[in-house]
Amino acid sequence: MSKKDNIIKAATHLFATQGFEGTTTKEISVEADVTEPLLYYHYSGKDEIYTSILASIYKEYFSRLKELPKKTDTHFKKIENLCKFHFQLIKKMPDEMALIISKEPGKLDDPGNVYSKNSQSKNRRLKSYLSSCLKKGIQSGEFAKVSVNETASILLIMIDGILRLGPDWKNKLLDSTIELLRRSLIAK
Amino acid sequence: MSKKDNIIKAATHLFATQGFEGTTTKEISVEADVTEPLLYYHYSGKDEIYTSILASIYKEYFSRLKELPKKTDTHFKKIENLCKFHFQLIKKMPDEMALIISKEPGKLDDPGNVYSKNSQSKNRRLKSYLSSCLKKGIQSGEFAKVSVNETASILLIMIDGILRLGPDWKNKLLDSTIELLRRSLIAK
Amino acid sequence: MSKKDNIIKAATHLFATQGFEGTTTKEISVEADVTEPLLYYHYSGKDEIYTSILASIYKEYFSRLKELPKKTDTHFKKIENLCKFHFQLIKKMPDEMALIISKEPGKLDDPGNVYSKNSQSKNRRLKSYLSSCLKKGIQSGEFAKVSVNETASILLIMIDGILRLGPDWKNKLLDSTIELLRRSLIAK
Amino acid sequence: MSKKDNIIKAATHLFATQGFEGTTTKEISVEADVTEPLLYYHYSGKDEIYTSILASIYKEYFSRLKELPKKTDTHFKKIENLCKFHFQLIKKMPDEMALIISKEPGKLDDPGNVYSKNSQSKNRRLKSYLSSCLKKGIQSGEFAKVSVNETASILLIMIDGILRLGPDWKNKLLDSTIELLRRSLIAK
DNA sequence: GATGAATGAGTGTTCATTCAT
DNA sequence: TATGAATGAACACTCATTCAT
Repeated sequence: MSKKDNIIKAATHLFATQGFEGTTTKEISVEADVTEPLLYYHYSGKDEIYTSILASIYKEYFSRLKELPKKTDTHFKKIENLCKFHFQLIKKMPDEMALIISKEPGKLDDPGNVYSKNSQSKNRRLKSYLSSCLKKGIQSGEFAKVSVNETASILLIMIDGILRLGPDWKNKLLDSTIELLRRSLIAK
Repeated sequence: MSKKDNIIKAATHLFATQGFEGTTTKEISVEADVTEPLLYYHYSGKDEIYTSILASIYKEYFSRLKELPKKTDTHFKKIENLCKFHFQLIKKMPDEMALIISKEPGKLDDPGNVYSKNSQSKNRRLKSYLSSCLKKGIQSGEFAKVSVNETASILLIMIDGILRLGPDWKNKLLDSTIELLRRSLIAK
Repeated sequence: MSKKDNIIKAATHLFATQGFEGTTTKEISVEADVTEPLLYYHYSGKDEIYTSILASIYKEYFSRLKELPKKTDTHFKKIENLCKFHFQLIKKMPDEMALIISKEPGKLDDPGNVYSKNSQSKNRRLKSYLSSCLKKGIQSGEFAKVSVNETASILLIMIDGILRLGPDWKNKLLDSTIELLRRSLIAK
Repeated sequence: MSKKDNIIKAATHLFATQGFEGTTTKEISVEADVTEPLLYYHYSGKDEIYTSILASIYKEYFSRLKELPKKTDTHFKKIENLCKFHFQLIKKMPDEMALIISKEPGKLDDPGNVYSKNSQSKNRRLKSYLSSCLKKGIQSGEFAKVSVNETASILLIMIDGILRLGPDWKNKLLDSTIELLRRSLIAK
């Protein structure tokens, strides 16, 4: 693994566990087993390390999101897939997901608005994914007649909650979550 | 308003918006319109300002939580009340609620474990509140036969999500949330 | 002497002998016998220390310049006075005068243009002082008919040269300089 | 142009405009369009770049100085030639002359004393050139009976002043300067 | 209760320089 | 010749905190 990769791995872990302001460049360099100036050889500063990590995490996230199967038996299956998808992500890449759900650092210098653009884009895509499922499912009679916009927002909250799941629950709540959603959406 | 109150108000706001590490004692003193040494007259340091704020927020939170009506027509009504309660809280005290849902600062010196004790206590109380409702509702036939423990955890996630609601949704999602929960819990 | 005065004295000396970029804040603090952060308590940074020193030197310089006698027997006497004045200055305040004749530091952050405004003002005032003397002296027949503007510029160069005099010559060249000027200006 | 020449040209310009301490090796390499390590292939370090530039500038300067015509109609003509010479130099090689009149960098590592040896040599030569002219001119009755040593020093100051001339005056002051000197030196 | 002055320990960053190729 | 990667030492500056009053 290259030293640059070391830096990213170390920084991702520290930012995820201690936050942006709570992490020092010294800590990153020690955890990455490099000297501090090397951080500045590869990046313009701490802010750019953070934003570049965030950008690549979102790139990966969006790319995986796109690969979710588009054809499914039912519309509910698509929503189920989205939940499963996030349950998998938080098991595979907990640090990365911690950064995705983290608040924007109050003092981050982010001239390209990497944080807010990606964060908004994520919410927009998930919302449109969910809204589309709900609308079609309601039209086809598969779902009860719920208010599409509001329900999509509530489901978005649940997706967010899944990414916040502590280690105790990561492996256990998937089935129950799907069941709860099924009961609340499927037309009786 | 006393200067000590000014300090608390300023610190609460800054900690909520910028985080613990992202907020300096200088910023607190400026926003509170006092000098920095005064912070140290009233508190032993930045860590104690934070923990003392957190303690008083949780005290207030628990006290209000206790006042939720214990006798209701239905068991679902109790769950509905808990949702309403949190919708109200986040409108009335957004800074305080932001601190309640915030991650523990990585470098907080918290010998009395104010953060983790209160945070765990909150989750335990909410979980037992929800579990109790669910169990009784299932026994009485009001609720479908769901797994109590898991369902309580999912509802906990939703409560958490309510406290994270941005200003756009704070006022709008209450009814839809109740409806979604009703459909998913009430026995058909 | 207050610590703030110590800082100014030390910084003036170091900037004069080593230049702005060649002087570190550590050196200033050591020479002033204070800790480094105290520099930042009294000033916003190294740049402000420099510009504030420069501003106060120019203030002193202009104030002394104004006190030069306005009524003299001859117009040459006024030019003589200006030379004497600068010979005295460089003996009394060598560090301060070294800063006045120093080039603008290439990387000085000087949003108020303290350097260039004062430097230009100094040149303008000296030039107008000299031009006025020359013009009147020529009109009265005291001076030979020289080109006023160019001659004033050359005299300005000589004033500048006086301020650059090394310790060997500081005390010796006054009379010879006056004599040279007398021969070159007084009408035969 | 070779890369080594590029380095010298870039460094000369940057040292002249920003000073030694105010110029970084990175800036030199960027302006010279080479990589930083190449500086260290050709030179032992930043200090040697500076001293080697200075040495070659003085070599050029002394070589041109030697070529000044030794036989002239009058002794004043020789002094006039020296002035013209410096007026030409500052137009042709402003960066190089800026380095010649610059103060010795406070933190320059200069074991061969390139700076002080050349600087002193320059002053000694000019002084002896001027003293010799004055002495002979006085003996021949061409010049008034001025004190040779002091007057030579004053003329040295003026030569120095010529090299400090800003762009506004570079082209204009030659004639007036000669005239002023003529009036002050030529016996009446 | 309140503050102006002061500081030890760090913070992010840059510097001139070197190494491996 | 030439460079991408790397570093020890220093840099300007900030931090939470304390002291004297």
